[in-house]
Amino acid sequence: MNLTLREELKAKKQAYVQDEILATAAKLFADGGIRGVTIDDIASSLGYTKSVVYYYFKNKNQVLWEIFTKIHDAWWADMETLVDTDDAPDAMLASMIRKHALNVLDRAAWSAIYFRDQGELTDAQQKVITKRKREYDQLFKQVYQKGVEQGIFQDIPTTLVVNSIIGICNSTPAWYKSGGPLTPDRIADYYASLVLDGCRVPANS
Amino acid sequence: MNLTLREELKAKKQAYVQDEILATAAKLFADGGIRGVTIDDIASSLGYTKSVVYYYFKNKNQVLWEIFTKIHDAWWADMETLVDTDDAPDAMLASMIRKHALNVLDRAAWSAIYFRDQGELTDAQQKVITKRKREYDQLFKQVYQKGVEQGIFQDIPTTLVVNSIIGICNSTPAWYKSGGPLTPDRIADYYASLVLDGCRVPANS
DNA sequence: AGAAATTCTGACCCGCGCGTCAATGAATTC
DNA sequence: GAATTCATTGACGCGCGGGTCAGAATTTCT
Repeated sequence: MNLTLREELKAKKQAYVQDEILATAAKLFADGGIRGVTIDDIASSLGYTKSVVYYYFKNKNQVLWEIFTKIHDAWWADMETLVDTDDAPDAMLASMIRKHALNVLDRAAWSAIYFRDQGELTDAQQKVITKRKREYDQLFKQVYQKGVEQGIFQDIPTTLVVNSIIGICNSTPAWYKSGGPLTPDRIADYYASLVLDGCRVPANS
Repeated sequence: MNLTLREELKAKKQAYVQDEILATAAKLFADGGIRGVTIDDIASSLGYTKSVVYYYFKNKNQVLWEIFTKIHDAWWADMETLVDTDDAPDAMLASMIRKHALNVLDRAAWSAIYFRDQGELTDAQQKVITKRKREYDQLFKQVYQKGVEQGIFQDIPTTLVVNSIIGICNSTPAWYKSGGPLTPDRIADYYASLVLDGCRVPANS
């Protein structure tokens, strides 16, 4: 009778273990490379057996794929809520940059994978991710374009601007060490101001 | 009698084939990942047999290592000659950014490997590369610091500035398609002006 | 031409990592 | 407490890629 209830509980448990596996997989993948990390590594790093991982995931590719979709979905949701405010383009772009930078640092391992290891996915999967990344970039581009039309941003190819933003933010995990004087917040602030100073139409002097 | 002459010729021939192998290896590595590309792939991509590659290189790691050292040496030489001029810090930084951006685009495959696949090297090799990268960054930092002292650059942590520069430039190959309206030169110019606008102390208004 | 060095070949070994499977142990349900 | 579902185990098959090796083909020197 509590059929559905039971399945619900089961699903919750499984989701928990899956998340656990994904988290350590991401950490290992990030600094061992996808192919450099075996399912055994992931499992034993959690005190499990390889088979356990295969009980919760179809194969290695699915583990990777979930990492991609989860991180993207989270970022996308964040960015969409930001775009929905009615701030001025410069303020909005600044908070988008800040948000993206913070997100990247917040889950550095996942980010590294997301931007570095797309090539390890299936061709079909790659297409999906490429499309989603384009949509994500599009959010930035629209805001920038709006700013150009309002005369507060220089008329630079949006591709260039947006890729610079993404490029700067994504490079952070490569050098950032927590514990230093540079907090994620300061870094994010700096990125935002760097880009905005470089884009804004100079006040007539 | 022409013993030394003969060895010289041999060396020259071998160097030629080695370069050939390195070039295609770099191309394949760049978009297949180091582990995703077999020695067979490299060889047959040149009409060779696997054994030929092993005749010219000790093992896969050596191929990779040569890619790292060659690209670094070239970049380092370029940057050192730039630093040796006595331009003002802002002009010098601008040309350094331009040069780096152009270098990255000029050998996109090599660059991608250099910045993405350091983890595939030996621990000892990684240390060497890390050190060399730091020295390279140091060239930028010194110029920036000089600019700060002369009051033409804002007093921002140099790490932040330099990593932004490197981050932007290195992200270019990820999206750049040759043949579009955006030439490498325009891109390099944009990067230079973006960073400089973001760093320069605003003229007193 | 014959010897010696150089380049190339193809078959082979070996370890490792993915993924499978039958079976066991642990919970839950009735 | 028997039955069913859920979770876990460990052994195994298998392909693939790195690297070796003995020797063949080719070039170079005398």
